[in-house]
Amino acid sequence: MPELPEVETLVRGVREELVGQSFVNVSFFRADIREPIPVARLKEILTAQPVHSVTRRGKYMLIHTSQGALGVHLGMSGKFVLSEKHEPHVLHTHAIFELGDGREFRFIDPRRFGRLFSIETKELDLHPFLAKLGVEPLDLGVNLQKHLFVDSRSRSQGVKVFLMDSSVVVGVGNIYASESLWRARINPHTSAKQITLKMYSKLSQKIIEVLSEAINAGGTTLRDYRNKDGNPGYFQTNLAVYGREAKPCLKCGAKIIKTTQAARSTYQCPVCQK
DNA sequence: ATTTTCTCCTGCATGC
DNA sequence: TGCATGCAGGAGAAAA
Repeated sequence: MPELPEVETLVRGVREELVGQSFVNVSFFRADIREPIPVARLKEILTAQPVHSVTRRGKYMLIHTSQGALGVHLGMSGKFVLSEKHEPHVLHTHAIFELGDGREFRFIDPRRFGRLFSIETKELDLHPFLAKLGVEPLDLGVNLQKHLFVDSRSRSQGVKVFLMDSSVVVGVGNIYASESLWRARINPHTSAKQITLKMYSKLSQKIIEVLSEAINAGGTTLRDYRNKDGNPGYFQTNLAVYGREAKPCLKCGAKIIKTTQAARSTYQCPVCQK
């Protein structure tokens, strides 16, 4: 399940390989994944002119040309891998973006929770998928603790659910929400509006820390992806609570408990996170 | 306005 | 071994 660090790693790799390159052909093997794919428009955008930049907004990757941009969301099981043209297609390959040198980018997504869509340059931040996104936690110009504090004043829901609201802050999914709350010693069930500015300050620091560590552990090139069938896997390392139900807390030894919030699993230490 | 539930989908773990 | 069952999950939409 790709979260912000995985997408950032992907973006860096794709940027390295693609900027200045042009696609000679773009093929789609189904008309829709999650929504209908704007096939004709994407072909116009992606062929006949080079990619000039590759950016990220939340968990969306944007590949820009002078005609517009391709938007990609990996969903749950999406992969964007670099292959040689002669390599056989793996199951669930939905799109292929061919470069002139025999290599091709392939979009593979078994569960089809992902997205491929087009964006017009003039409405980059107005696109429905991007317009309502919250702040970027790793943007140095963003005062994360202040945003969290202000946005939570009228929120009675648990702080973990609040953190996962992408209209508040992007990129904090189920895994890193649990991890950052454990590091900050905050109970995920505490009402978001009851968290003080001081606690949000600590939490923000931990969010940034855990996301940065994951990015640093992720390597910087696409080769990390294609060498093992597109599966990163690195981000599963060093998880202190997520997926560790009944195992000992790494700080105090108490058994990690698993609860449910908004139909999602939450992991926490019952002793450290009161 | 806020919050929860539903929805999409396949792979994998579990249990008999 | 094989089959049925249930769960996982990002985020928009719908419902509450």
